[in-house]
Amino acid sequence: MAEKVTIATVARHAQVSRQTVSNVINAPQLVRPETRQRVQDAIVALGYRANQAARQMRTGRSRLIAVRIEPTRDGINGTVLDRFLHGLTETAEASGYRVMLYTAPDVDREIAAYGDLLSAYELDGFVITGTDHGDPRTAWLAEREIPFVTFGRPWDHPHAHSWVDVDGAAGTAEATAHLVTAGHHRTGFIGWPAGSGVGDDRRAGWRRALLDAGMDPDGLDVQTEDGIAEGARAARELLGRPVPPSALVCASDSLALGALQTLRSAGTAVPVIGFDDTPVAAAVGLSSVSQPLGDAAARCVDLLTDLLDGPHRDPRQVLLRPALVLRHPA
Amino acid sequence: MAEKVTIATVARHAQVSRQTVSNVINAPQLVRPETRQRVQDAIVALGYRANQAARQMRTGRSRLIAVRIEPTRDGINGTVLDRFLHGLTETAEASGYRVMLYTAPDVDREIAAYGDLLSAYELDGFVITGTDHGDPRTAWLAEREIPFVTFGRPWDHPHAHSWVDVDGAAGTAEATAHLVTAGHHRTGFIGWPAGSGVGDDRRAGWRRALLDAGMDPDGLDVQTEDGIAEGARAARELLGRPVPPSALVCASDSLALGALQTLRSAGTAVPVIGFDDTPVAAAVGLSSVSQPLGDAAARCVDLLTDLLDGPHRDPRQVLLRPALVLRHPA
DNA sequence: TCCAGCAACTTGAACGATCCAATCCTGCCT
DNA sequence: AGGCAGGATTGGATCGTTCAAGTTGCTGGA
Repeated sequence: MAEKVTIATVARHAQVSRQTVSNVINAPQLVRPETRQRVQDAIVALGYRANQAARQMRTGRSRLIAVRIEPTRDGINGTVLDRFLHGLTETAEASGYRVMLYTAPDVDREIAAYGDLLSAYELDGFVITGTDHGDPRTAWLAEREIPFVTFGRPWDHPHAHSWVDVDGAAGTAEATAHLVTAGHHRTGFIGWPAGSGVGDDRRAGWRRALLDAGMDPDGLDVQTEDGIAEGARAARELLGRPVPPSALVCASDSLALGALQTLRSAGTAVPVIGFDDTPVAAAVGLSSVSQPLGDAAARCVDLLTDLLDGPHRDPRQVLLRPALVLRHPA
Repeated sequence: MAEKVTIATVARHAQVSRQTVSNVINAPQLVRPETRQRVQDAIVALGYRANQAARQMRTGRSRLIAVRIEPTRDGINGTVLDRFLHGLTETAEASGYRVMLYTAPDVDREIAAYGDLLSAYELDGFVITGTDHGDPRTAWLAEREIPFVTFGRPWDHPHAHSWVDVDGAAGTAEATAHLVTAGHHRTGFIGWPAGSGVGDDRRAGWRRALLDAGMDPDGLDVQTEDGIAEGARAARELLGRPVPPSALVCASDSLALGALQTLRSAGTAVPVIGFDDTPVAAAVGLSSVSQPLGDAAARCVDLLTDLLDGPHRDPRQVLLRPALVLRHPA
């Protein structure tokens, strides 16, 4: 069993004091290059790694960021979190941070969890997913000046804090434009009920694309809750209208999948494009709008480390473009 | 901003010494009930929470367990990890532990990561997923006497360490028995090439179920790599045989999905049962064998905390039964 | 009466890093 | 040669907790 290697061990080995070793690590410019090299050699030779607990106790910083792992709701959209988490962990590691998970059944308990995490582990920051209008969590964190970045825009105050988001409107607009270019002058939309930032945004993209192409979006969309059954029902409704759409863009893969079922059983050749590019879409050959989750996660870490390392940086925002993934149904 | 509440603050408030507060937390039986109550009241009143970094520095234990988050390979099976992680985090929290994530592109780098994690954060233990024959990771950990639990059996040495697994053979056997009972005397199997513990196990379950029902499994199975296209190809091959199967059990949902495509385009009414009950299966109405991932995660934490808290407990093993989820294809 | 033995609690030291202030060099100017 | 500025290096204190070694007060047996 290897002996514990502390900063004192390194100091002895390199014939310098503890402080010099500490300086080599935290403020290398203070140390003469020759000495610095000797210390660094010792660090490598001994396999020294700073004890985070001790460092944290002195500095009050843990180099730990927290992310909530949600109970997989739908299942279909669950993989979104999965890919996001992986990207987050990878980028965080590169910046010398680690990702810690926590769960919370609801918003109140989540805020309670912040207290636990902060006082027990002195977490440096949070990455918050799935924000909505007037989110109490961001208010709580902002009030206490705890660094955080959200994945998802604060729709009511766009510049309130740092966030990363994917331009959903651009995604649905691209999907719509693709269908319009392919000759579908009546491209419909199945989306969520008005009121959710994300849902409204995705509908707006479809609308804008149609208007840009000189077409009238009226009567070509349906609002429904998310889900396969709901998507199927919405598609039936659209097809039953006096002037049915000849192509469909959906706010989610779940809705798109439901729509596909309806269309298949009706024997109608109406192309459908979903949103999120979930494995299900890939499996059944559904075209979909793919969110660059790895990038999004990386930018989240970037913004957060900016807040943590930089001296009082202003909040920054990043809006990423999704990509349209075209497939041919099997 | 609330002042930092340390053990000294509590001690002053409850008119006792630091050590007594520490005892109330870690060894309550040493403190007179009356005093204990007074201290506990003070803890609640002040909202005191032990600083893990300081505790860790003294005890050498961090109450942190690490789990690797893998790059989503297939995508289809990715959600398995997602649900597992959530269960892990939830159960760990209940036992006073936290989950930390790490990534590693390959086994060598993963082992290097252990060193980093252990020396920098003094992690208490690891949960390892996706073990295979003669896994170097478990050997590395065992050699250094670092507590760990695997999700997945060490096929070569069943009692080498603590593990939790799902009885894949029981799952495929149940699926097979279900089809046989429904009158399908020729139930085929699409599985992976021999050599992988998991794959062999799942095939063995199918075989056993057929033999138990007095049927001959010979000529009713195919071996192929995992994937939708591979599943489709395997199904074509089986259907082309002199005595084709009238029902199919598959080693994964990917294979099952491919088989379904073949069957659908061939217009044959052959029921298919997959494995893992992924969201894709749910979406397309594919029957599948569902792994109790929440349970599995909980048992992993249980076994790990046993190793950590208990005094030199022997390794334990847990084998969970999966459940057959029946669906009707849309 | 005296002290062993115990329960209940207190005090001092230590974990390993960083911060602070003091000291040591070195070269350079007078 | 002496002094001095400046940066490089050093020792001591500190973060919040737990461990180890006391101290106190009380009971009970010889």
